Amino acid sequence: MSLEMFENFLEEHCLKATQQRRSVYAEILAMNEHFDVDSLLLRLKQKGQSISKATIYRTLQLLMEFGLLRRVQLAPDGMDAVYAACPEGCAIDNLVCTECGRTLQFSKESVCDLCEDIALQHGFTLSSHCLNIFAICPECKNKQGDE
Amino acid sequence: MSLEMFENFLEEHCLKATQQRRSVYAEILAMNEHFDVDSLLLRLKQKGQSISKATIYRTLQLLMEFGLLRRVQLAPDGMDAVYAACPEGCAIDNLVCTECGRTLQFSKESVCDLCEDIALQHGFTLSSHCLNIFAICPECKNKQGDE
DNA sequence: CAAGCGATTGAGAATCATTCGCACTGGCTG
DNA sequence: CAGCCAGTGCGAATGATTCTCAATCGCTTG
Repeated sequence: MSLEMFENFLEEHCLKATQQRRSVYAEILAMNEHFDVDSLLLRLKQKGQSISKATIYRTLQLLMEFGLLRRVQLAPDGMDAVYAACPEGCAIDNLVCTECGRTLQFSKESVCDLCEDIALQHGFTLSSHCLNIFAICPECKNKQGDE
Repeated sequence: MSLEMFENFLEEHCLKATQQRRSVYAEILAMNEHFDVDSLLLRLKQKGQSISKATIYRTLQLLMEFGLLRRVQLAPDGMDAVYAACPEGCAIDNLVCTECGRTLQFSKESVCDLCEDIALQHGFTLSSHCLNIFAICPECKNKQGDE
């Protein structure tokens, strides 16, 4: 999932490795966290990159087609548009605090295995999955006790 | 998760059990499937109910606050706004075909247990989860073979 | 049962993220 | 280094969702 890999993808699909595409993906790798479009744009601007919002959207679209990026739902109402780079196998698991929004990304073999099983049971061929666990983090739990 | 239960929720929160709120929730229960706002509006109109889109949004918001409804992500890019009623414990698991979009809702004890474990491991207190498995259904798999 | 009050609704305007259209630019090929 | 076409930037268009506010409803009280 390196920048180099992304450039290979581009070449394979007869797409140009432009400055903008490179810097978007490099920044996503550098952040190593989920992010939204505005914060990505801000970070790129701050680094002096010349890029427009439309191009960011177009690049994110590309990344999603390649399976290098996924949109994640970080609240039960799913109203926030947040993206995350896909680790190997494109599985993203999040543990989200429903109080403060703090999010832990994790990856667990057993989740993948379980999904594989379920897909098989229904005759489906697994491609990926996305698990969000909504819970209350220890800090917020404590605060609740105080009130 | 009956209509009655919804009315209790309303009362507890000092909210009025209006015709509109009742018919929205009744329709959601009747559909027993994931849905989008427009199709819900259409169905209500066809039944001769008088309701506006704004009120539907407001009611969906309420239902989500009560945990009776959840927004689900039925594609990796998460661009479609689709809602689903929450079964017990508010766990929604979907098996989505990435080719044709066909979706199976299921519920599995083992998924809940696994989430519980993961939350505990990080010191979190589980409230709910949402699992989407993206896979290819048997029909689409066959079609691919034909080409 | 009528009046009164605050909650709720409907209609359309406003907002916000995302996409589109189009003229301009830049990467690559020969 | 010339030229083509994909890619970009801008601003306008779109589409979903939320807001505003006057009109209405549901419920409570007299």
